[in-house]
Amino acid sequence: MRIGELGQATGVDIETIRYYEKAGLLPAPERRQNGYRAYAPLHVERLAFIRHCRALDISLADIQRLLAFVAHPESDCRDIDRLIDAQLARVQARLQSMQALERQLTALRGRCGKSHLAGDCGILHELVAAAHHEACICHREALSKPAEVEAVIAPLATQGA
Amino acid sequence: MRIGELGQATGVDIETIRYYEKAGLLPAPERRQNGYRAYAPLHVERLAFIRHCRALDISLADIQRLLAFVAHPESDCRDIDRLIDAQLARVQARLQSMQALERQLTALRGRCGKSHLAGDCGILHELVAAAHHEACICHREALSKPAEVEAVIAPLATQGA
DNA sequence: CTTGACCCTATAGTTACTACAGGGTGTGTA
DNA sequence: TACACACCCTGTAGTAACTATAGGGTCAAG
Repeated sequence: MRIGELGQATGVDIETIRYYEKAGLLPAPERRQNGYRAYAPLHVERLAFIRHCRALDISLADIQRLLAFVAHPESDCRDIDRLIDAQLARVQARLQSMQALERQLTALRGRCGKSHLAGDCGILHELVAAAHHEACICHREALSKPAEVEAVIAPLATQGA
Repeated sequence: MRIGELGQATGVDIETIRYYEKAGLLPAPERRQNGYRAYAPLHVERLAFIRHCRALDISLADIQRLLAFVAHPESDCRDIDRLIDAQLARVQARLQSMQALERQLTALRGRCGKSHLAGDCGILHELVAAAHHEACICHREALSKPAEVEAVIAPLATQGA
């Protein structure tokens, strides 16, 4: 199977496939005489594994760790548990910050009045007010809970962490 | 005010401050004889505006657009509304995909048995099963709703879109 | 032979930071 | 005066997970 066919079969972009090979997640396949990659069924399965984990927002580094567990069935299952637990905790933390964010944006959106001039815009006033150290409506609740501001900003800033 | 002082005053990393200046979001300040930046109160306010928007997960490009509205009070408020609406929609879509993800990870986590060998690990079995085109428990519901699989993968893949 | 689809490697770009290299400036202390 | 330390500067590179592009090779059909 050539790379285009693998891409078709799995819905993964060929450049992403080559990226995964370079990253060491997908074993380098045999090559044909003309230099084209020749993928075997094991590659299809491996790629499906990787995409499944990506769908769970598991980082490539963690996927690599999971693959090591697959390769070593005698290794400790608790490490896998810990990995998934950590992932679950990250997702839950992110979920909470997204929920706070939705509330804040909804509140900000509610500031739009009837005027159609930016100079009179309630949204802009709110955003500018924040710059004057006034408690804005979208963050008013959060300002009384400094930890929540951090909960919003920190995950955003460390989105890849 | 020097850059370190601005960083202290706003909680923003000095490298991030320089980044914003280079990105055109923060006006370049005057310079002292020795080349050090000399920030004015307007910079403090502008930086606060930017960080407030970042806290709302608004992209730097959109922040630039909002700043253009601030600079042109005669412009149309509806464009601001549309920007915030689009942002709200993005956050809500992301929120839904995170919720699905949490459910899936919770289900996967529940597969861990009592054995402590990776070879017997329910989590690994699930992940590997997915590679065999079997309906895994973490995605089983989603497989009956193909749109939801896309809802999980597409936002993850376009995280910066 | 030409054309278009497919393939190759290498490099660069995306987004929003963050880190590092190499060097300059200012201040306090011995 | 010399040294140490904190702070500053520009430029470049790195992070994570892709995605795009440049330049060139291969293959099959017309």
